[in-house]
Amino acid sequence: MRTHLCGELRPDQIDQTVTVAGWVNKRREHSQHLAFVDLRDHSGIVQCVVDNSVDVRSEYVVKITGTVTARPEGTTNDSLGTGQIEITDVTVEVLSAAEPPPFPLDDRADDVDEMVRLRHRYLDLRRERMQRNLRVRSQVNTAVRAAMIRQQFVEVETPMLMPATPEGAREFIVPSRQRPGSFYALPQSPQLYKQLLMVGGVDRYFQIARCLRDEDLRADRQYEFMQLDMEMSFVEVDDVLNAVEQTVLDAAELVTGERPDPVQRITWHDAMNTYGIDKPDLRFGMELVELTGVFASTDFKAFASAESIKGINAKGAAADWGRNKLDGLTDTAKSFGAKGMVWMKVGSDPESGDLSLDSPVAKFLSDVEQKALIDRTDAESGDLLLLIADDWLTTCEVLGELRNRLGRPPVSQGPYRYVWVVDFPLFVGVDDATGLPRPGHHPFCHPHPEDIGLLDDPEKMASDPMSVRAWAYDLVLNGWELGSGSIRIHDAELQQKVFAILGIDEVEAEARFGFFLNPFRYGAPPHGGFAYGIDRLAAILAGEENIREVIAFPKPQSGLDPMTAAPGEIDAEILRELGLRVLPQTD
RNA sequence: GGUCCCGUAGUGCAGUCUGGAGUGCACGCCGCCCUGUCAAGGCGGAGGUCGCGAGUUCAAAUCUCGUCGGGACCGCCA
Repeated sequence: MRTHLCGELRPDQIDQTVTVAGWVNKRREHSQHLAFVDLRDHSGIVQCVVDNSVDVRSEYVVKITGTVTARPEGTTNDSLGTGQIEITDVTVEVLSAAEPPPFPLDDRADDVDEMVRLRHRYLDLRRERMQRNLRVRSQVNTAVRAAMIRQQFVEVETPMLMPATPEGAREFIVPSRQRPGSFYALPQSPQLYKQLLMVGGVDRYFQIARCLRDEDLRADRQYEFMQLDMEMSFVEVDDVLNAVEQTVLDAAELVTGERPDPVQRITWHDAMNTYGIDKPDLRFGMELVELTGVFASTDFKAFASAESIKGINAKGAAADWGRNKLDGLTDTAKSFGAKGMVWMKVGSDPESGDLSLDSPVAKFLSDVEQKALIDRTDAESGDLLLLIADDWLTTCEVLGELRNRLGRPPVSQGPYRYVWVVDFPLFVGVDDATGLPRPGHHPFCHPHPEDIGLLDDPEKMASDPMSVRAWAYDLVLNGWELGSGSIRIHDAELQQKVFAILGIDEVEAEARFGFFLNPFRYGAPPHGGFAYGIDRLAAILAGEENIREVIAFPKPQSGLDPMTAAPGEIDAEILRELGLRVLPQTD
């Protein structure tokens, strides 16, 4: 039907007769017998010189045959790839007429209400930005799949209909027609199946898998999303990290043309201690500064009894933060669990150049303490210091939040800084209700061998369960968690020990996890794996702040599809066949 | 479940704080003119339940309450 794409025509094709097809991006009328039609397809735009008697308007679908001609002197357009040429002596065939689109299909649509775009997503997709994003996403999939295949991974599809499991994320439920009253669940991840594939001797499995979670939506979360899901047998942590690393570096290289640096590694403890968060954004500094020792014998009551005192230095930020904004920041700190926040603006004496601290609490701090504080934080005139005193974890977490708020660039703004966060704690604190440790990841995570001895120390487990590290790791990119994984427990005795600590006895373990763990009795290889979000990776590589921008048909925060109106009611007959009855709404 | 922000022609906005006739702007759309434009230009025109519902008031886009829709975040996402 066509000989060329619109955007690929160049002076090389001058004098050739070509046929292009696409949408009318713009018509500029000049007289009865002259008009310019910008014809657009996914590759770009080319100008066609037409007789104005032909009735083509915005978004008409047309086929144009004509001669590629050099543009007359002074009429070239450098902002267009095809700007040196135009198509003349054309015949125009209207393939489809079109109503005017409800919003402009160019950059101006970036400012249009997202609901309007989603309601007419098929029009939004015609835009250059969306065309580019879908192609970035396709490149990510391509690079990831190629990297896995290259490393001898086997692509296996796992079921979408699986048993409901009460653990973890809320699941989407599918009623069974053949067994009314029984239900499938859609997979929140292929976790169960991929470990059984290891028992099944597949050795190296991967899948670009659709996962579904019925949890509230966010900028980085949709009901359904794609993950690179992988699992390997006879491996240790490094093997998994290295295999995954190839996929994300390849993806970034294919999209951007540049291979990022090898992925850095940091332990969970160091990440918390230095950045105050388990998904640190390494693109900027403002690291947490240890100050507990500085105030070891302070008279300032808020600091005197604190287990941990740390601070951050927002360089040159003092002038940007007035009293009101600092009060707001203090409220933010409190909302993340701090008892309070100390701020100090660094000033200097115009005569001597000596630094001074302007703060409501400065008068409670000795000269020695103030000097040490300035010294430790590398403070200069104009800096803003924020200090938190609390238990270690709270101090870190609050400062990590403040650090991100004060210093973090947009997630999409380069460079790409991947980081592995390793040695996550096996347990995340103690459940208030039961007094038992709570699993950090899932209860099948392999404890760090150096810490397995701690599991037999009831006193340690009661007082400090977080000291047990796991062979669990996260992959982080520019402050976004891409995914996580672990080495799994394959040894029944160790599994039982972990269950015991979590307060799960044999009967309960059998009831909750039996279908999953019993196959391990037939010989499970040591194995581990990983999964990360393709949508998130594609969004960051496409320069987007929101995964909806790299998904063809995403849902807004409500989960209601503005284009198809899903979810909707269904026929009473279908409900009857499924043995379902809809109850009246209750409040 | 919670906190904060937003809702005015097809689209993007101003007007809302301080109530006074839908008072406007830009783009788009429709018609006419125009032979070198490229987010063309000129002239003319159409287009509005100010999200919806109550309340206060002589009078509500504007104030109050409720509700619906959207967004960011917290909870949640083992």
